[in-house]
Amino acid sequence: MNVEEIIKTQKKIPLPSRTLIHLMLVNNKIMERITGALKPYGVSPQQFNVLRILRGQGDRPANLSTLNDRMVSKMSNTTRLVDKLLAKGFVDRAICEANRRKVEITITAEGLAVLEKMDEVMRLTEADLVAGLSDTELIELNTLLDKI
Amino acid sequence: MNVEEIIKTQKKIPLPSRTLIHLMLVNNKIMERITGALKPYGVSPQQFNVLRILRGQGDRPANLSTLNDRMVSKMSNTTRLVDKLLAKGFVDRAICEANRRKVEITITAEGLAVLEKMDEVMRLTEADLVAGLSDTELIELNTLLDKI
DNA sequence: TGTATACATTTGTATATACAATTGTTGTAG
DNA sequence: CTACAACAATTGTATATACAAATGTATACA
Repeated sequence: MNVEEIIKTQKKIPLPSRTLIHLMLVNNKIMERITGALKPYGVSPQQFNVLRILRGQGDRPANLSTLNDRMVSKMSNTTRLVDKLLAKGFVDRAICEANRRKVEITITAEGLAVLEKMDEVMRLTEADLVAGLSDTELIELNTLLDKI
Repeated sequence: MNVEEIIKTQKKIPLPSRTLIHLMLVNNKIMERITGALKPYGVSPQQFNVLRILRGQGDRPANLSTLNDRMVSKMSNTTRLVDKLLAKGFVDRAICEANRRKVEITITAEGLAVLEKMDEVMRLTEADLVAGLSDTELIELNTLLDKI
């Protein structure tokens, strides 16, 4: 992934800018791949993220604000994101009786089943994306990212 | 930027996943900061990117497909992106007489003026984002990113 | 010349996202 | 007990983006 080649410039880019552009380009690539891998299942990366959070909850339901807290990309409208999953039958929604302001989201059996199928392609996609890096390099990359 | 803390999980995340999530989180942070820095000028990061490409063209005009080629985030609709800049008076649009299929986009004096103001805040924002990294670390980060 | 093909952009449409305002619910100070 | 603030979610609206189809222009070639 050569920065100058991708954005087709001959100019020398200052190191801070180049690094940030590089990060954005890599992110684009990651999102492209993940979006493509999930497309056959009809879910967006954000929706997949929510399904995985719900599975991680075990039998405890999650309300919208905790979902939002745990999402990789916090978005301003979790209500409508969950609407989409509801329409697909992947989640259930119920009003919390203990606190009627809250709503309880749980993953359905169908949601769990489709999630299991997605697990495998996601694992492969992720492995492929980082195939060029050794474990040591991955750790080093994480360490550097921590400083941003 | 601690991954587990931000997405509020206690689980141990496999290294490849963790690295990719980390990259996405860092990208979110970058986009947030850049969007915020540009907000007072009423332009989105994409629009800023186009303005900078146009300035880099010198007096040569750019057509839509070359703009799209050089953008950091290729998008499917450069027409409408340029529409926004046109509405703000930051660019001009003319049909290319040599090849009437093409359109020639140039940056206006007003576009150049506002871009100069944005340059400074962008430089500061970028510097601040990478303030925690030495030059050596930045180079190392670029090297690792090249492998994805 | 006429017709097919490729090219460059534009338009249409569905979906996604950001942000503000609103609704309904709960807790609390007086 | 009432008024008020805080909380959780929803709705409205504008803008952004993805993707496909359509428009207009140029090129190739029989």
